[in-house]
Amino acid sequence: MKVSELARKATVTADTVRHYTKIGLLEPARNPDNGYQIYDSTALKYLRFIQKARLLGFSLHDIEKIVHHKHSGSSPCPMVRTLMASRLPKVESQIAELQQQLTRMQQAMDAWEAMPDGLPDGSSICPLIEHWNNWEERDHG
Amino acid sequence: MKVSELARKATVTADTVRHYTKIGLLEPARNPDNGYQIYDSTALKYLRFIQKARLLGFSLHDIEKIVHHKHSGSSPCPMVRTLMASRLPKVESQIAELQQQLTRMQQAMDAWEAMPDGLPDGSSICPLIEHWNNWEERDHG
DNA sequence: CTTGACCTAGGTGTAACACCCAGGTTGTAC
DNA sequence: GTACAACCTGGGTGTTACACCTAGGTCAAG
Repeated sequence: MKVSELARKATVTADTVRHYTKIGLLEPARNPDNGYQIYDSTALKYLRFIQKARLLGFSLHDIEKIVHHKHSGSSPCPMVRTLMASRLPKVESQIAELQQQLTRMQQAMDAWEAMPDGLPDGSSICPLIEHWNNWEERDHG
Repeated sequence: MKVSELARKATVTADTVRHYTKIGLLEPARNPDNGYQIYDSTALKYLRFIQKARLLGFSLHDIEKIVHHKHSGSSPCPMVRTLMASRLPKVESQIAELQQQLTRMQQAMDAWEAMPDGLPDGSSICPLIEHWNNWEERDHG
């Protein structure tokens, strides 16, 4: 298979395949006539593996390590469990951060409905933004 | 004030101040003797404005536009409302995505507890990851 | 006069691609 | 045989908001 064909089979873009190839996650053969990259069914299996791993939150860097581990002959599974365990709380805190931001945004928009558009008067940049945050202080006081 | 002093007053790093300066959000004067950047109280006000805006989800690029709008004399507020309104659903979908990922990760970890570490046998890369996703299919079936 | 703390400009690294460029290749229809 | 579309190549840039590093200049205190 050439790049685009492999990409189609995995429902990704050709650029994604090229990217994975660049960083060494895929290792296609070469057509000596024209220099084109040639992928086989193993490449497709790897590509699908990458997709699953990404859905589970692994980074491409993680995946490299996992694949490398395989090549070295030992089981990657313990590492995979460890990686997953260390990533889980990070995702949780990311969600928490975003939730807080969403709350701030919603509170701000609510408050802004009652506020007029202010013209910049030299001392102010944007009253909507500058007058925000008194509310949040209240939550703690 | 010099870079570090301004940074301390706003509880950010000196690198952050330099970054904002580089992209034009802060415009310090210069000490002609040594070329050092000199910030005044207006810079501190701007810096605090940037912090508030960032907490509300605005990107530095957004903030540039807002500040630029101010310099052009018209009220940035309508734009600010628009930007916020368009960002809100994006944050919501980001949260939704992360939530789904978290769920996948948790389900995977649960299922993995009952699974042994597999040795790579040539046909498999990592059984934990490869055997995943049957579960998710079930949700739709 | 030497620390130590600060400053400068400029470059690199981060994540995972998307997009663009210039130029070569392939297949097909005419 | 040629024109054209669709594909390929390597390599570069852009995205976000900084953090970190380098090499060298500045400045106050002891």
